[in-house]
Amino acid sequence: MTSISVSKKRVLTIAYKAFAKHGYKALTMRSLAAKCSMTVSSLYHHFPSKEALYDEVLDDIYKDNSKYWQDPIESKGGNWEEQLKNYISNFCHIIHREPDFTQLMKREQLDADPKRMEKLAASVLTTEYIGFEALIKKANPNCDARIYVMTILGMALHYYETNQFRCYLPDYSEEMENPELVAEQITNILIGGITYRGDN
Amino acid sequence: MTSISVSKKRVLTIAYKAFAKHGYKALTMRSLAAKCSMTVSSLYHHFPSKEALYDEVLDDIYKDNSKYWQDPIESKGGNWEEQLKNYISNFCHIIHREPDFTQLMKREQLDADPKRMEKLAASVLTTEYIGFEALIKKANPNCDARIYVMTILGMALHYYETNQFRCYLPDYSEEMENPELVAEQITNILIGGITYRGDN
DNA sequence: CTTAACCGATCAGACGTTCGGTTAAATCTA
DNA sequence: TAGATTTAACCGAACGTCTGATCGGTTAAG
Repeated sequence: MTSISVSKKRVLTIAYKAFAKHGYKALTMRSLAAKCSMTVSSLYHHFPSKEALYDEVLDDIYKDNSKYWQDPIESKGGNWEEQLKNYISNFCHIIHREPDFTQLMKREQLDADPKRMEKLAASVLTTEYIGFEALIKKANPNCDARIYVMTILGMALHYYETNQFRCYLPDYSEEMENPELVAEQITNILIGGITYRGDN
Repeated sequence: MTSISVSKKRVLTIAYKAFAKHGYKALTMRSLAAKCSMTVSSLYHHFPSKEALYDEVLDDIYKDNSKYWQDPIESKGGNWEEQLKNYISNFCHIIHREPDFTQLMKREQLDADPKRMEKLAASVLTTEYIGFEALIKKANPNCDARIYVMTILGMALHYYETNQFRCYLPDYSEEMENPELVAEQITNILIGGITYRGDN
C-alpha cells in the first residue's frame, strides 16, 4: 500500500478548486495542467483519464469533509435549543469556509449522475443527515423530520450559494457574509419563527 | 417589428430545457440540432452564435417567469401570517412546476458571470425580492430582512434542487414532492419555529 | 537498473462556425 | 392573373481549432 505522492496530491487539490469553479466539461486537461505547472502527459501519468481524476477528487473531498460533520451533536450536552444553535453555527462556518466544496456539490446535484448521487448520499450526507434528523425529532417528535432537515439545511446552503450575486441586490453589505451573524438569524427563525427576538 | 418565427421559438423552448439539464458547455450545437430535428446550419440561420442563442434563452425565460412573481403579496389581504402562507405556497408550487427554471438559474449562479448576475438580479429577483422583504419587515420590523429573505427562499429552493438525490436518503417517499405539503412544513417553521404545531 | 516523474509530438474525433447551395412560400410587376 | 423576384427556412460539406488521450522518449533518485 504505497502512500499517495506529493505531486499527485497537489494535482488533486488544484483540480478540486478548478472543477468547482468551472465544472467538469468546462475544465480542460490542458488548462488544469497549466494551473499545476506541468504538461498534459504528466497528468496522465498520475491518472488514467479525466473522469478517473474527477472521481478521485470526489473521493478525496468526501473523505476530507466527512470529518467536519462527525462533530457529534450530543457531545457538548445542553438542551435541544443549544444543540441546534451549535449545529447551525458549525454548519454556517463550514460552508462559509469551504465555498469550493459547496459549489462542487451543487454541480454534482445539477448533473445528477445516478451513481454519483448514490455515492454522495452514502458517503457524506447520511451521517450528517441522520444526526441532524434525530435532533429535529427531539425538538418536535410530530413534525415531518425528512422535510424539516432538507429545508433547514437549505437556509444556510442557499444563502452561501448566492454569495456571487447577492451583492447585486439592494442594501448589500459586507457583514452579511459573517457566518456568526447568519447562523444567529437562522437559529432565531428555527426556535421561534420569524417574529422571534433573540434576546428573550 | 417582425414577430418571432414558430421554428425559432421551438428551438428556444428545446434549448431552454437542454441548457438547464446539461449546462452551457456540455450542450453542443450538434446535439441541440438533433433534439430540434434540424441541422446545425439551420440553427445558425436563427442565431448568430451559441452564446447569442443562450442569451436569447435567458431573456426569454426571464420575461416569461417574471410574471409568476408579479402576483402581488398584498392583493388577497389578510394578516401577515396568511400572506406569508400564500406566498410560500405559491413559491413552492412554482419551483415544483418549473424545475428547468430553477436548474438553469442555479447553473447561472455557479458560473457567476458578472454581467449575467447583474441581469438576473435586475430582471427577476428585485421585484420578487423587494415584495417579500416588505412582508418580512411587516412581520418583524427588527430582524435583518436581507438575511431572512435569502435563507427563507433557500428552504424551498434547496429542497427542490435536491430532488434528484433526495431519493437516496433514508425514508424517502413520493409524497415528499407534494408542494402543498412542503409549503405547509416551511410555513409552520416560519410562524412558530420548529416546535410549532400547525393545528393550534 | 529499476522506477517514478515528467516532457514534446502527435493522434482521431468533437467542437463552433462558415459557405454555397435548394426548396417553397410570399411579394412584386407587367 | 402569369411570370419574375425576393425571402425565410433549411441542408450537406467543409474549415480551423480544441479536446481527451497515446506514445516514445529523458532525467534523477533509490
